[in-house]
Amino acid sequence: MTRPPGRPQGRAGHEGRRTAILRAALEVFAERGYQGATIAIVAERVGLSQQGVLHYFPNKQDLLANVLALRDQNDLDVLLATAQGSATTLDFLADLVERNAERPGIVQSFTVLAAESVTQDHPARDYFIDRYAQTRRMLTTMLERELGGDPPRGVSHQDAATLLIAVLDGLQQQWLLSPDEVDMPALLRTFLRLIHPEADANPQ
Amino acid sequence: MTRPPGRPQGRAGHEGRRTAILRAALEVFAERGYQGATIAIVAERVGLSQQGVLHYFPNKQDLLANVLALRDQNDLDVLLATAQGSATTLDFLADLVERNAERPGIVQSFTVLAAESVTQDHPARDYFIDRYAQTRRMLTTMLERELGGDPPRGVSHQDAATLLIAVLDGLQQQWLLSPDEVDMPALLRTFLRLIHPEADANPQ
DNA sequence: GTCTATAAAAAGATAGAC
DNA sequence: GTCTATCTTTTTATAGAC
Repeated sequence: MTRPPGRPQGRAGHEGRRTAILRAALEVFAERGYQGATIAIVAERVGLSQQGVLHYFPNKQDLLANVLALRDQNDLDVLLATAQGSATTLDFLADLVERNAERPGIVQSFTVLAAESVTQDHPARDYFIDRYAQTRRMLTTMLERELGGDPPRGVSHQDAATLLIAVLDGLQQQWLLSPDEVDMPALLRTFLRLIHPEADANPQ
Repeated sequence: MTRPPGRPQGRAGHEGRRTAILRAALEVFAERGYQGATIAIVAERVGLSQQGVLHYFPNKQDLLANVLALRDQNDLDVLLATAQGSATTLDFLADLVERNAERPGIVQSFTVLAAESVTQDHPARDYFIDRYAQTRRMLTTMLERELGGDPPRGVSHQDAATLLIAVLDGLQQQWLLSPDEVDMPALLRTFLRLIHPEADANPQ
C-alpha cells in the first residue's frame, strides 16, 4: 500500500479521475450542448457530487476548455491510427468518416459545440475559429502533396479543402437527424470522386 | 376611434405585435441559441416586460414553434422572389447564397438552431428532421427536371441534392466563424461547377 | 393588453466540516 | 479529496391589479 516513488498513487488516481470527468463531460455536452449541460449531470455520471467535479475543474468554462484539449489529443491519435492504414489522403478521409459513422456521440459533440460556438461570447469561439483555420491549412497541404501541381478539376487545393470540410460538417448534421436516410460514408466517397475521379477510394 | 367592422384595430395591433415579438425572438435565438435565449431579452427588444411577451405566447417552446413557422413563411417569400430572377436551379442556388451572405443574422439562426436540434428532447428536432427531408426531396426534383435523365457526373440527383445541402450548411458554419477567410458565394459556385460543369453560374 | 409582485425551480459557485 | 450546506443569480411561469 506504499506508493511507488516514481509515480505516486495519488497522482495517478487524480489524473484518472480528471480523465473520467472529461469523458463524461464530452458525453453530456454532446447530448445537451454547452449551455444545456450542467455540472451536476456530469458529476452524476462519474459518481461524484457537483462539488466533487468542481474540485478538479474550478468552473464550467474550465471544464469545457479541458474537454476540447482532450478532444484534440484523441483526434490526433485517431488521425494517426487511421492514416497508418490509408494509402492516400482521400482514402484517409473516407476511412475517417467510416470510423465516425460508428461514433455518433463524438460526431454530435463536435457538431453541437461548433455551431454553438458562433453565438455571442461563447467560450469555445476562438477554439473553433483556430481549429477550422488549422484544418483548412492542413488539408490544403495534404492535397497539394498528393495531387501535385495541377488542382483537381480546376478547383484550387485550398478551395477543395474548404469544400471538403463543409461536406464533412454538413453530412454530419443531416446524418445525426436521419441516420437511416443519409449514408454519410457513401456520400463522402461520392464527393471525393467528384473532386478526384481517377483515384477512387475503394468502398470497404 | 370606433373600430371598422371588417378589420378591428385591436386585431391588427395584436398581429403586428406578435410579428414584432417573433422577429426579435429570431434575432435572440440567433445570437444565443434557444437554450441561451431568455424571454426577458426578447421582451426588452420589443419594449415589453417578460409578462408582456407571455401574453402573446404562453411559453418559450411556443415562441420557438412560431418563430420557425414564420421562418418557413419568409423562406418561401425569399425563395419565390429569388427564383424569379434565376434562369436555372443552379443559378437560383448561387443567387440564394449571395443573398444569404448579406443576412448573417438569418444564416446564424438557422445554423445554431439546426445543430442544437440534434440534442436530447430539443423542441425543434422534429421540425428540422422534416425540413431537411423536405428540402432533399425538393432539390432532387428540381435537379431531375433541370438536368434531365442523366445524373451529373454519375452522381444520382438525390445524392447531389444531399451533398448540395451539406455544402450549404458547412460553408455557413465556416463563414460565420471567419467571414473574411471564407468566400461563401464563390465556394458554392465552385461546387456547382463540380456537379455541372457546362452550365456555369455566371458570377454576379 | 400590460404591468407589478411573486412563486418555484434550477444552476453556478463558495465555505467549511470530515 | 469529497461531501453537506448554503448563497446568489437567473429564469420560467402564475396570480392578480389596473
